[in-house]
Amino acid sequence: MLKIISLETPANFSFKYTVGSHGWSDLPPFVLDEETGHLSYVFTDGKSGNSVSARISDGGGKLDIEIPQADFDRDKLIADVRHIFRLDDDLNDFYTAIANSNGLAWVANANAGRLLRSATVFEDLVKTLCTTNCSWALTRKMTLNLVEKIGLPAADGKKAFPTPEALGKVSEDFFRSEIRAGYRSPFFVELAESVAGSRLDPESWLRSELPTAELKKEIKSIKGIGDYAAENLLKLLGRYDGLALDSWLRGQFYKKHNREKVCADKKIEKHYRKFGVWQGLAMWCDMTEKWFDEKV
DNA sequence: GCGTCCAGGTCTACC
DNA sequence: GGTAGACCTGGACGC
Repeated sequence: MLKIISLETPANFSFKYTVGSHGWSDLPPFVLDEETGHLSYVFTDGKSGNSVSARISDGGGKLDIEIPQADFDRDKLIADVRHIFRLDDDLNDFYTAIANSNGLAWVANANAGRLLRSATVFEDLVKTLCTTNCSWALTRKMTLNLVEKIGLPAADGKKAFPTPEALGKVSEDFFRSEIRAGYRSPFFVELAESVAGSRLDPESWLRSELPTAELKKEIKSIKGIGDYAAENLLKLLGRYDGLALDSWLRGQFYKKHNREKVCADKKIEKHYRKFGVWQGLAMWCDMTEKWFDEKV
């Protein structure tokens, strides 16, 4: 039985700009239908622990969530959707911070700035680890392997992202040979075992009152997570003090603001410092402005 | 088809 | 604190 839940969105919410905000909609268990614009995702049900496949679409002032089954934890599903689409994020301060920057005027006009995230911080952490030191194609392959080979299937066969418990049972050899994680394999094993064994609780970072620098230090204590990965995850936690510089972002900055010449990171940091705690989001929007002409 | 080179971010050892 | 080399995969390239 098909069930549809409608969820009201904030006035300054854009489905298109949230789904296309970065590469996450390209990574399983997200599936973006390029023709219809529908975004699919496989949730973990709060009651049974089973996987629940859902399709989410833009309802104009609301999100329409289609679930192909009747029995599921409605409150958990809604909480997950609110988290994924950042419906409770207040971006008014961000729009104020960039109001006098001509190059970023489009952001508030388009209601952009919400960065899509996964249903759990653990999933975002693992995916971020999959983005380190490799091409996007390899990131996608590792994520696909994790979902297809360890994820729990929903009734329609689509699979959810594996839980920490499921990942914690996987050997380092399996990560190498089946997931193609290479040298990251022992990092995945250690991370999954820490979370499954309750020695590490990534979800608690959402509520953490630690200053960002302290929280970053804690995140960086995880093997395989360096400056870029920690700052990228912090952005998904709603903290934008860091730029999360990687080779792509640096390259885009050189093109747009430095006459295609390489420069030190300090120059990039100086360029965005005026945006204060919003500098990471300001830079990301600045570098991805053209995406929406080309991609969406 | 095979071998070589390179890009990508982090870790460790060393200065 | 800064730097060099290793880690591993996949793509590009030359033969």
